[in-house]
Amino acid sequence: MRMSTKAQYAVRALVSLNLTSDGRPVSIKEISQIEKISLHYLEQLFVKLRRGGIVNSVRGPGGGYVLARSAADISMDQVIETVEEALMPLSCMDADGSCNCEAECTTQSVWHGLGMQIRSFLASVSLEDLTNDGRRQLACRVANI
Amino acid sequence: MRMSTKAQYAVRALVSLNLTSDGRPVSIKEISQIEKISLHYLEQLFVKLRRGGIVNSVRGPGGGYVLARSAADISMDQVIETVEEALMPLSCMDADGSCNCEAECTTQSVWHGLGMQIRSFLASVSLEDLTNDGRRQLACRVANI
DNA sequence: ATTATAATTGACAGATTTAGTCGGGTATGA
DNA sequence: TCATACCCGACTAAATCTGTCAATTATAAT
Repeated sequence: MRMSTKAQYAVRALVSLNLTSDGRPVSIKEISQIEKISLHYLEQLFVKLRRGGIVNSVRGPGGGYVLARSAADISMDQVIETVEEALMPLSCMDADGSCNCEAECTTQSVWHGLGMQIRSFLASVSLEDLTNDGRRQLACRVANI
Repeated sequence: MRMSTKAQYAVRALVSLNLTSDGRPVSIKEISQIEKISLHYLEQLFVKLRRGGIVNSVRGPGGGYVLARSAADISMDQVIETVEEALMPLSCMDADGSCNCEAECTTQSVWHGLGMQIRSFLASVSLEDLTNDGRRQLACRVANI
């Protein structure tokens, strides 16, 4: 059971975007420098995020990305489902992908239940929550050093 | 976010073991045939399960594996943590594994929170619960066909 | 003791995923 | 028109996962 670094990167990038932006577009070059994530890799992530309706792009000089809607309306499950294919895929172990209901279905109820749990938890965390965490942490770091 | 098939296999195998056993040891050969999981792969899983105190092994003819304790006292989080290393590992992206608290910590609270959710959900499901599901399903299948 | 059974161990191969690169585009605003 | 910034697709090296194979060791029944 693990969360892909892709999803972790996407979340970090969005927090960074929200922290940096004051309404103006933020270039992924900036985010790349702040978060120390490869520029090209970020581009790939933001293509998905844009197609998923999480961010909007602004082209041309001074362009970049902006959140497509309020940070409070962006939940983590949306973000993760956008950059990954599925939040909680199950391997049914059949060549054709269908479920043969012999043995594995016995335990599928657990995995489905778990998937629901994960989904609902991630749905309860908004980008705004994380950004506030980030702001608080930033303030602490500044105060300490 | 995905559950490894290793974990899924382990859970299925234990349900199968509990369904088949009437107190006597069950060989993984049997389980392998029932669940159609490679014998040798099962061996690997059961080594971990034995070391983790989930099952006990009985050597020699008529030997096999038995549950180390009551099915009601075996929860899914214990099983999964036994066959995998960690239930919810976080990549801190540092070579030495330490957390440098620059950028990624901003979002770590989410992952930790998620990990707790997953853990507590899996802790609430016992092997006995799943075995009962299995029994019910078996009865239905027999009735239908 | 012999033999059959079963667990133990380690090496290994194939498939899949991941993280990241590269080289070209194309649209936009100053 | 020109620099900026996004867009696209192919490609790869490394890591991880899944599953197999072979050989060995331990146990109990006969």
